[in-house]
Amino acid sequence: MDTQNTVKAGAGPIRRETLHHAAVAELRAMILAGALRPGSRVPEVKLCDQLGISRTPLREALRVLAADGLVELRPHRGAVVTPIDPQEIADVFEVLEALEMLAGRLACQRGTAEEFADLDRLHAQLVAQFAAGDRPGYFTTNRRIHARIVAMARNPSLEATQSGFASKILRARSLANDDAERWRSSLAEHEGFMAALRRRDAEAAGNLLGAHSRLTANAVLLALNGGA
Amino acid sequence: MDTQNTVKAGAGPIRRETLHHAAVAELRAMILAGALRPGSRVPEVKLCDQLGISRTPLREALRVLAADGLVELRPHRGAVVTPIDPQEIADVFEVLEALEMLAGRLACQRGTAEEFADLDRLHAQLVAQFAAGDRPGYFTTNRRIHARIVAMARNPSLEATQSGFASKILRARSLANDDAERWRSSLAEHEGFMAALRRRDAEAAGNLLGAHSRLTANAVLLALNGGA
DNA sequence: AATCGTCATTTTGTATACAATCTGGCACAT
DNA sequence: ATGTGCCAGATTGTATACAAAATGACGATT
Repeated sequence: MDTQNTVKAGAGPIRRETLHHAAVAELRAMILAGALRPGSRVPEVKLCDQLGISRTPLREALRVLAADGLVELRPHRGAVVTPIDPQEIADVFEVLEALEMLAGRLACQRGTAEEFADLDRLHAQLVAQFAAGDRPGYFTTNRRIHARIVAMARNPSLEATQSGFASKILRARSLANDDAERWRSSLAEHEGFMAALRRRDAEAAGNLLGAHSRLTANAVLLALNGGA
Repeated sequence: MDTQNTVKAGAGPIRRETLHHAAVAELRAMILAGALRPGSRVPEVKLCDQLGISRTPLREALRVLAADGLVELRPHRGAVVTPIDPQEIADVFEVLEALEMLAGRLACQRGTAEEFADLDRLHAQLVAQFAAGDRPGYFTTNRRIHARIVAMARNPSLEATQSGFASKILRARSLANDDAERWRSSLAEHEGFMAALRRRDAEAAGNLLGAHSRLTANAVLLALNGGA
């Protein structure tokens, strides 16, 4: 489930990327952005000249995405973008809740002062975006905050897993937008776990992050089931 | 991180397996069994005629395993079986602890009576194997018990994630054998969470399973660092 | 009229051929 | 003697060609 493809720029950014690697990134972005809609077929040749590559690297990319669960491969019947199954989203949220709890606890114990300061800066930005009614900005910052907290846990396995799950959920959220009430609650929850993080209260931070995840799940699933 | 490749036999076992699919299973088994040792290179052509397939399906299989983290692909430099990094194992255990806690809680809430009975049967087998001093049998049954508990949680995402993590740990355990003392403790911990499971005590079962995971981690990491 | 069987088309699965890159050793200069 | 530059061999990355399977339509049969 390795999702992190960015290498820490040591000295020279030699840009040694293979085609299938780039294809994975491209296709993942297309799927997450909704350019390839859930349930839609993924014809190989069409995508090949669209991406300007041959079938071999594209197919290798599809296998990787299939391992990630973003596409499904039916033998001899082609690949389809994995449909969004509300039950699966619920399952993912259930696991994510546990992961966020863990991340919150560990972040308190292992985060550096600079990271906490950075987090505060991001949170301030989040508050500003809420005040400005900037929904897309809010969501982006929101994602970055959670990613940052997970990074502070100093656990690459946790980070990779959380990232993969967040991706799956992102697809669902793109079609199920929260209402204003949920938005307000979300910000309040952020205020809550930020307070716990600031005082390095590992237990509280973990619990609040878990609760935030669960409440988000409720809202998303409600929109998903209600909207359909 | 989909690890489950077995389809529930509906009516006809049509055995529609593609080569790369079979190659993934084969290679994964070889890696977990230690036939391909950690850190060793994975020459494509050699494995090709060893498995009797061409390079294309083998390469596709390697990408999938790379996504799972079992092999690492260096561009133009070939693939290597991911070396066992004690820090990574520690990280994986850290996440696994949270997953096992979740699984234990959910299993209590969602497992059927037959499943609990089955679990009891497996546990009895485990006790017998301990008494008989059958280490390999004990480990196999141990794995099956944990897999069964996770299955009882009725959460495919959790199941797949736990399975992937368990695989990584399995590789480490194959070279770091527990001592007799740890073996005894392990059985005692099993008795503990089994008791909690029998009375459907979700909180206790989760906590005990988590603790079991943490104690196992300590032992494995000790053997890993001490043995090296 | 409806259903089943058959076939052409299309798409996928696999194999092989070609191009690009890396590895290791050797000659040469310092 | 040591380090540098270059070259041959080997290995991987990509593209294309061929084989196998599924889809959909058409016609035959009941």
